[in-house]
Amino acid sequence: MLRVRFAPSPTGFLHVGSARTFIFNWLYARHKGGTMVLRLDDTDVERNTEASVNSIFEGLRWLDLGWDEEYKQSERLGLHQQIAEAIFQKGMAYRDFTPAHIGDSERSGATQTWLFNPGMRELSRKESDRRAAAGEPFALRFRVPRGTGESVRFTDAVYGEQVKAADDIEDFALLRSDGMPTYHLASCADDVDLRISHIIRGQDHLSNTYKHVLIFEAAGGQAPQFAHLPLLVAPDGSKLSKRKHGPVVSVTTYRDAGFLPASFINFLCLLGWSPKDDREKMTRQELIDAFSLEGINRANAVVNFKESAATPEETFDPKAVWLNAEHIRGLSIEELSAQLLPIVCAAGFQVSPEKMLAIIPLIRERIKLLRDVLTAADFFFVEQLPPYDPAELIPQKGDAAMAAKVLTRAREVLAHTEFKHDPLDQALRAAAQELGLKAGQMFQPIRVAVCGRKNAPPLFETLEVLGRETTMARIDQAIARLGAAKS
RNA sequence: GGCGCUAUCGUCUAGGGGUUAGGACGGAAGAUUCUCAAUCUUCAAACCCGGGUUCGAUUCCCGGUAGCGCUACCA
Repeated sequence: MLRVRFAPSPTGFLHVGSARTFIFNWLYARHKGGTMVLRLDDTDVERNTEASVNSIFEGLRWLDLGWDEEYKQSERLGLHQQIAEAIFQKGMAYRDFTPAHIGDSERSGATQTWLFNPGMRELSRKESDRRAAAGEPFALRFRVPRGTGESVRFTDAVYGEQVKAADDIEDFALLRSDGMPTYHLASCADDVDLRISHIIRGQDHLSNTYKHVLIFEAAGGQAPQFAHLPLLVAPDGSKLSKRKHGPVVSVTTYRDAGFLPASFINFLCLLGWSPKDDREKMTRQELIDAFSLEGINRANAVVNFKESAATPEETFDPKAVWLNAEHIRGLSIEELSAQLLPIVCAAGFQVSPEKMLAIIPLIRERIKLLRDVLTAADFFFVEQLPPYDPAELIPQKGDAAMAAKVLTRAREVLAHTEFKHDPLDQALRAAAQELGLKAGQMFQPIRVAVCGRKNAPPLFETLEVLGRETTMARIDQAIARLGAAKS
């Protein structure tokens, strides 16, 4: 039975790199019909925060992929200690009474490799027991084989055969002096206990894996299969951090900016993984079907965001934005409405679901992020148009007089035209001809009068949704503005 | 410093001993159109460097360089 896990440590918000790790694990589980385990690796009491736990769940919930089992490491400390004890009893670990952190100062700036604290490895069992019984605090360290020429090896599904001389591995801690397990111990102990079959995680753990293999062997278990993922990095190649790069690295930022979970997932999948058949836009099911460890790349991938960009659209990786637009276009009117309505309401506008349904075909091709609905369809939502420059009303190669003439004529025509696409089209084109104007010269003033700007959805559809009353009122206002501007 | 991983257009990537090195985003130009989009067409744009192996390397090997990771009683 295939079992994978996503094991975040709640020391910060859920960032895009973690989200991708979660997604790859999930995809692999679903592809293989396995089990997805969510495990909070919260053994670092000092740095864990409730806010972080919430942020992680918030992000994962938005992704909407779900998981099958859920655990918390802090509730499994007994198991960790039990395994540590077993390793100690086998003589594969020893007590290190060196006070915490003093080794650090000795080592700081040191150009030498630290492997273990002097004197501790060789302490006799008797002496060790005596000092422990006396209440002297100690950390439990793994006794890495030394001078035996041994090497530790494992096969990584992405990086291939990995070998490292045991002599190059330091005696890492299993238990802290306060009795809490370290990440290495807790993680491996739980992986064994939860019968995790595949560990898919960031490449920053590739070097740690040798230690983990040692623990798995010492604990009498078989090491799972490993698959390390290339890291997601910032445009300058540095690793993503909130402090350095701001909110663009947080999953909730994508949600709040109007990304669809499906496109966000799609985007992340394309970073460090490829279906190898040139597909870009993929649905959740297509991703499940296509996903494989073989498709994972080895080089770090840049998330091409722009810090301090003017608009959200410019902030995010252009490909993420494009994919989002692509997914939006793939939604039905009803599906899109369900996404858009809450955003419009939250912005303080009142729109009936029926009207929303009518508006969506006009803006679906024009929005890239869900929130764009607020700028793309604003004039549908308000009673009163915000002020605009009357000069905008003036058509190409025209003047204020022409604008006034167009609007006045439009008013007359629209007064007795049915507000449907075809009749509007015919009536307005006929009017343009009468006035000796090009269609564009006729439509532009009307568009601005009705939308408040030049760039907007197609005119006839827009008028149809707006209705005669609103249209007439706005044309009247435009005429008034023109008059005011002239004098 | 030690150990390790990586290296194809600006970015994400495909490919692989002989290719016009493919696709996508973004950029540029054009078509279409009532504006803006969408769509379509076209263009510019890459194998880190040096050795070796080979008839032939971007591809395989070695070295260099650069980037990244690990080197904590963080994860």
